[in-house]
Amino acid sequence: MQGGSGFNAVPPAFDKSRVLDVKPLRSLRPIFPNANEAPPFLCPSPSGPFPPGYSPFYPFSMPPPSEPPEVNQPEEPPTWTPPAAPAPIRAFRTPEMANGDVDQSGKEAGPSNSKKRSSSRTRGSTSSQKKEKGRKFHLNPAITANYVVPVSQAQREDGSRYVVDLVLITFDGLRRRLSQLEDAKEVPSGLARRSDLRAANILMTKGFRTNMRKRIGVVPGVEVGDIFFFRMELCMVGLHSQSMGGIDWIGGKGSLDEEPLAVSIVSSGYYDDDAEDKDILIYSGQGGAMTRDKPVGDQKLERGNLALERSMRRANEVRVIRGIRDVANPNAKIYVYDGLYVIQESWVEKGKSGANTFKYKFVRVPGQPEAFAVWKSIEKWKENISSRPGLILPDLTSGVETIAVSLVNDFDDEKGPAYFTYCSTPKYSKSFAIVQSSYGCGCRKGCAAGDLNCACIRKNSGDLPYTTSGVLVSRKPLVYECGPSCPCGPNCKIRVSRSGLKVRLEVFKTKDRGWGLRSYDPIRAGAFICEYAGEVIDKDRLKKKLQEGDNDEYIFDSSRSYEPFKWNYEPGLLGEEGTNGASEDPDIPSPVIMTAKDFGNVARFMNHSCNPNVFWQPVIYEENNESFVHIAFFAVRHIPLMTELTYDYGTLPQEGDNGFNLRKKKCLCGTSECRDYFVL
DNA sequence: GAAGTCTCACTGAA
DNA sequence: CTTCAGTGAGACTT
Repeated sequence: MQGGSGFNAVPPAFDKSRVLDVKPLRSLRPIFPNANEAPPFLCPSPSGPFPPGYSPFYPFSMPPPSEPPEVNQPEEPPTWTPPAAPAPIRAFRTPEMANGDVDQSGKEAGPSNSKKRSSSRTRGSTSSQKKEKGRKFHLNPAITANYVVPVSQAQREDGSRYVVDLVLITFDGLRRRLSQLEDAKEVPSGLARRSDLRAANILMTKGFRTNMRKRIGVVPGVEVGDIFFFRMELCMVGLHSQSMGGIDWIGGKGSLDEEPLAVSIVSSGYYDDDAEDKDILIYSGQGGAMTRDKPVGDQKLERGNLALERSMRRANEVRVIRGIRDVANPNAKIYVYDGLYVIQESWVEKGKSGANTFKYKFVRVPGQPEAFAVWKSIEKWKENISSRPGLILPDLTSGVETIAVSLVNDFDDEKGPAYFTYCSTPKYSKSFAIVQSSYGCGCRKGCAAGDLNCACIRKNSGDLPYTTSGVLVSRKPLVYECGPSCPCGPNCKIRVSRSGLKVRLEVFKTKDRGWGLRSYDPIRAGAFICEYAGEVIDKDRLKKKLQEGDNDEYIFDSSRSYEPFKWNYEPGLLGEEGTNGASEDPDIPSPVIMTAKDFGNVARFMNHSCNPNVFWQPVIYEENNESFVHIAFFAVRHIPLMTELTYDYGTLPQEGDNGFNLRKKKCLCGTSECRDYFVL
């Protein structure tokens, strides 16, 4: 969940005041999606440059996928070895990696020559076993002892963008897996379905967390505008370490001269917090609320309230996290980190129930990128799209999609991208059916997780690939969805990518990369975004096009090389043996090549990035007795609204492959792992 | 150790 | 069918 373009060292894409400050680079011709000929130094990249301390997320070295494994080779032992450490690509300053065993004091259990996983095996695990007391969740210590947490002691104390990303992605991967297991178990429902608590518990007891040192002000690696879907996520990255409490503070223990000072608050709108002005927050103190054992009472100047009072006197900066109701999932909340505030005044007020309540007026420290304010603007645009500045078209799909996609240019005069015909699904010109006679499931009432009688679930190796909330659990070589011949209804959980757009998207003019795609809605990790639609062509046709000098910049080609990356949960964290069925890398019977130059959907506007926030996943389902592979896009991490969506265009295996050099373009993604060029 | 907490997912009534 | 209040187990902190 990085801000993508929302890195704060630099104006995020949505910071319009800053955008307007930029002198128009009129020399750039409207080439899209990328202007490759701009001199590199002229590159005020839209999303970069990034803070020097930022290191990229994909930490794990994996063999390049140039040799895809045989399609059916079940007897092959797991080929993927869990990462021993955040390996070569990025060297941490502290070479020694934390061991999985963390003793009670949170210190490393010993000197770490235990870089190799196997070497930690002999270590006694008594201390960690002692700790397991009272834990509902049973880890297999024999196996988990082998797992080396890729977070060093130093990183545990003080984070960075890299570690924050790593922690959050690991957390959510684990949480999705736990959620998947819960779904399948048919728990009597009601209680205990707290995959968030369990995932956080597993990671935190292992020391897989960061920024444990509490601090006032900026938390390294967390940026204004970042979003979270669980309170535990805030704890794990050190933004706010109370799992429920709204006020977090330091000091105030024992000695009188050490005053408690607030470090952060979470505003959930539970009390009557006033949010009239975007930069002002009226926050209620804690306590006095009615509980099971206690009636409503006056709030007291103690604990968090005292810390807020002292912070006001000292005028120290307090981080503010705003809880916002998730429109997509009304019983959940999204937490937006809105940056630093100072407390300007406080007073006591009679609350609804007549009890005294403390009130604090928080004022936002100027000069920070907009975060919550953007949410407010977008609410208005969504109500009335014509109020969106720079709007060219309210719906460029002309109603083809069930949700409108707006076309906006608030950057220059260009009136829109080159002409194309919008279509929401791929066009197969001749038979590209992959699997002969396919068969669906027989579930009449929708496919239920854990039902191994469901043929579609069996095809997905026994797991329902999506959680109840519809997010993809793990990347897989191929995901099988239900098709038209399955009797399960449209609400079946295995029909995610077929059901069309879920978020409100905008095609917008970027500063130097032509047109791009972003969302008015926040997107959570693993959520489906869109599929790639275009004309499906074969390799020969592509070759011919390129030889004829066709300047087609809208090619999707699954046979390119893609940077491998780790996204799935780590089985070792669950005490599972092996790799839970292996590769994350796409593996499809024959390559899928599409051109979206003349026919296509929103996906054709997604730009390339070497550190993308979106990945593609092949999905197969049957239509008219034939099965077709579709290319579905999912979010790598939580993506704040108005952050540009990007994926990795991949590279061709060999220099000199036909058309390669022609189509090699200077990359402007601006991320620190930029490969300097990409292939159109 | 105990108490405190602006949780989260679910339930059932309106 | 949505919205709302009510419920309980829960995990982190001081």
